[in-house]
Amino acid sequence: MAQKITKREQDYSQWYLDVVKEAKLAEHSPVRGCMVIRPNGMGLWENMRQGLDNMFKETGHENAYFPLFIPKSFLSKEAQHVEGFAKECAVVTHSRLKSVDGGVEVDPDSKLDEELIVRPTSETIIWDTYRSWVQSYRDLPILINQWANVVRWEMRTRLFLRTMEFLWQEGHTAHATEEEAIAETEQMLEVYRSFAEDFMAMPVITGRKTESERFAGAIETYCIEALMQDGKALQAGTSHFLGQNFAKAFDVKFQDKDGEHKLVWASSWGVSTRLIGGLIMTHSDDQGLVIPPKLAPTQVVIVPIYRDDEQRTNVLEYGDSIFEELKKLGIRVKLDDRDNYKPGFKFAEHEATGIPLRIAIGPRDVENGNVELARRDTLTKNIESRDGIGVMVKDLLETIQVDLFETAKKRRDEMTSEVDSYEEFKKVLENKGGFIYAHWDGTSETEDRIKEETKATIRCIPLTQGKPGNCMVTGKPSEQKVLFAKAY
RNA sequence: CGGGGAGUGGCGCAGCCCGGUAGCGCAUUCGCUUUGGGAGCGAAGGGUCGCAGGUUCAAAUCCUGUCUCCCCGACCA
Repeated sequence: MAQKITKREQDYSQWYLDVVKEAKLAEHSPVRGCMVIRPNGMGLWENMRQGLDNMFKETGHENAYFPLFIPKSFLSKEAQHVEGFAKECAVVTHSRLKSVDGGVEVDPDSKLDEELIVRPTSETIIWDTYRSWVQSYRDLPILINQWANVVRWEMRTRLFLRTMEFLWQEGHTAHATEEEAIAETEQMLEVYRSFAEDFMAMPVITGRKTESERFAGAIETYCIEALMQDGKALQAGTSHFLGQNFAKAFDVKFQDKDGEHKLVWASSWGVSTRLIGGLIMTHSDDQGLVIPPKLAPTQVVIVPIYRDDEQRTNVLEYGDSIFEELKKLGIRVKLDDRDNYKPGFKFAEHEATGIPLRIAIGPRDVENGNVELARRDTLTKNIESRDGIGVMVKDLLETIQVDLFETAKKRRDEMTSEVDSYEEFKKVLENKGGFIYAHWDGTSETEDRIKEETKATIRCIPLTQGKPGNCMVTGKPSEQKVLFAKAY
């Protein structure tokens, strides 16, 4: 069989690109650093979006939409925020073009009085709006989410993991009290953890970011960190407690029960199409993409096999009855009745695109009342009885969902180490990679030194408290071990 | 933005050193045979060689500039 995908051990980056390409998820666009998301990729994102959106609704959030453009002056109102994003903004300076011998050029007369920034994130434009929405404690909380695209002018891009324009959701909430805003921040982190693990079957570590990794303008940044198959970490989602920073910057105050005017407390949280990259690097193999059943646009594909028209008629009739049965059970099923491809080609293609289950049916099966059931995750095949196939498939999809998580978790755990000395830390990092738990004295100096010397960063300070000890570098006291890794 | 590699039919590549007017595999179209792991044979269509200059009788090939992509750094979801 022709191997179209580079082996993972051989060249992980190339393997990743091959999987994206063979699964028809996305491709580079003519615009530098941007990508075209193909129907397969969009279908996957839409399912992720739906899963997340339901969870947001269940926790009392509503969707809204704010402008793509942010006046430059808005961005500069919160000092840390502007510092964090200033270096990577797309700026609109003019409003029209004019024709010049055959071509067009920017019309200098159309220069804007105030430049517009293409949103890199929407805190500023949203908090400027919130000012007019909030007068009384009765107007709070505001629990808003928006699905949008944002632009960050990145130097180096990678499909899904880091593109200049990406799709995401950003939640922006406003609260009367600090406790409530913190509770919201933590709740949304839990939503992300649950989505990553229960839908994406991607195990994550939840924790807090160190000061240097914190979101620009946040008091505290919480995150979920996943480990990819090559031993590098991926920040998969963040939830920020913003304190009163944006309320201060945009003068968002409310009159409380006690009659006092107070600043509003804030949170913001987001996940992006980067999750698709995480999904790929968590489950996929040398045959291509592997998608957990809950997110798969197509969960089951039926491939008919036949030699002549008579067999074709019989097999397709048989396939149709299975198709209808699965469809009635709410399973996303496709019957691949394309006549111009042979079964072997279809098998390979459906594996590359990550369809969790394949049902192959030929004349033999029609005669014996069987089907061949093949699992994408394990690449195993079994002959099963046609009777009761619906229930069996439904159960099997659930099994695959669980198995994918368990397999990924086992791999993650095997690639997770705990060390007590800096020497050991360096050795593990070099030979094995993966997550490494180690004591750290809590200073940015030590963090920077470790990063400079080893390229590993503190992914998070895990929420599950560990035992106190001494920093592996300086020997100073440490409250708990923190999570290190090289990161994407 | 620094270091390295690469841009040639839709995709993957050869040709470049040593200039002479473009080729291979896959894909596409048509025909026949095929169909339980990426089909076979025959025929056909498709490229101003990333772009812009320059050298030359002649440029995919040499020179200059420029854009883009990939890998490694710095930055980041």
